[in-house]
Amino acid sequence: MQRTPFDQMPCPVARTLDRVGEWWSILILRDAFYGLTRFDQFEQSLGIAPNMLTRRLKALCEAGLLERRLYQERPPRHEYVLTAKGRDFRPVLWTLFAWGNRHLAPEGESVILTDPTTGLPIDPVVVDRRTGRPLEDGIRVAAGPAASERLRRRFERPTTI
Amino acid sequence: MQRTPFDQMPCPVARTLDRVGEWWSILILRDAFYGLTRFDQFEQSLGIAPNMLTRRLKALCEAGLLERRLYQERPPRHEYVLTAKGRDFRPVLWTLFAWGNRHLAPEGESVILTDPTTGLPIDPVVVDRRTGRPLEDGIRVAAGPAASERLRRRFERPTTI
DNA sequence: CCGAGTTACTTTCATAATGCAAGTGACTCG
DNA sequence: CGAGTCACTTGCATTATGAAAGTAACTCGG
Repeated sequence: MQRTPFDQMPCPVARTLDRVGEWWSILILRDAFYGLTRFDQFEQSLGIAPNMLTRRLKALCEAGLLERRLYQERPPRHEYVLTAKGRDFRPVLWTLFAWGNRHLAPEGESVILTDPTTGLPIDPVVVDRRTGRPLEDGIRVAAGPAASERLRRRFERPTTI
Repeated sequence: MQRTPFDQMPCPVARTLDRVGEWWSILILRDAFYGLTRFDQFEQSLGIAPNMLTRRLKALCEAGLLERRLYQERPPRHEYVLTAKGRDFRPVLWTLFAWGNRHLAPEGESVILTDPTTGLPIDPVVVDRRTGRPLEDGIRVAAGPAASERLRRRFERPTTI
């Protein structure tokens, strides 16, 4: 087994990366959000080799983020559309987008997020749903209801993220 | 050049993945947030091979997310600490964490985020800094100030993310 | 009916990334 | 003096990535 799998790790970050952590996967999802659905659309938009695209689309379908759907019978042609699980991945893209614009756009921002009604730029911030307050330094990682004894002990000592 | 580089793409998501998109990188960052700084701490926590760890730490330092710091003279020993740029990556980890817990914890959540003062669980949501409203369906991706003509044309047709 | 075009791939093969195992070097401590 | 700690490096096998070319099932224009 080459490339250590992360899906047996208890950490949800690790498990997520196990599904979308391969090269190209997240960019394919981005393009799916952009509205692309066809094989050749992804191929052209990304400049990805077709064999790589085949592998990634297959993996993303198996992970349940995309669905392969027949859109024409003869010849059989499929399109790839986001599932609910896939659509729920957008918050990750927003935060990746924001970080990239803050730190990797020395020549200025080439692409920005805007509000579809007002047209004003959007600056994504993560808050707690309950309190509405921005998450800050010192957010704790703690054992959850399904934690093993080992994990519980690991997180007895306060751990932040 | 094997593995297509993403850093010349205008999309900030692509550029971000160019820096942190390799296997292990984001888990190393996670552990850095957990407070780990030493080589052997990362090695044990992750179960990563030492040569891989060396490569990733080097890449993360070169990308400016970690800083290699001498903490003892003889023998020379270094620790790896997050830079401001690295610390700013936390929102991505929070959203990855939340997605993983929602979709990849069928046996229940093993690890959760909590408020350090109240101890209550935290549910990360992305909002717009200006309006405070949660980002929803239909957030637009538009050409920014530094966009080329080509890009500007690409995003004339409304594109959501 | 023939050839060009479209769409969605597969196959083959080179090269680079990942990872296991073992070794190294500079110390400290008993 | 030998064991232990810490932070790696080296050598080598295996797998992932990617470029190039080929395939298959159609449609459409002349």
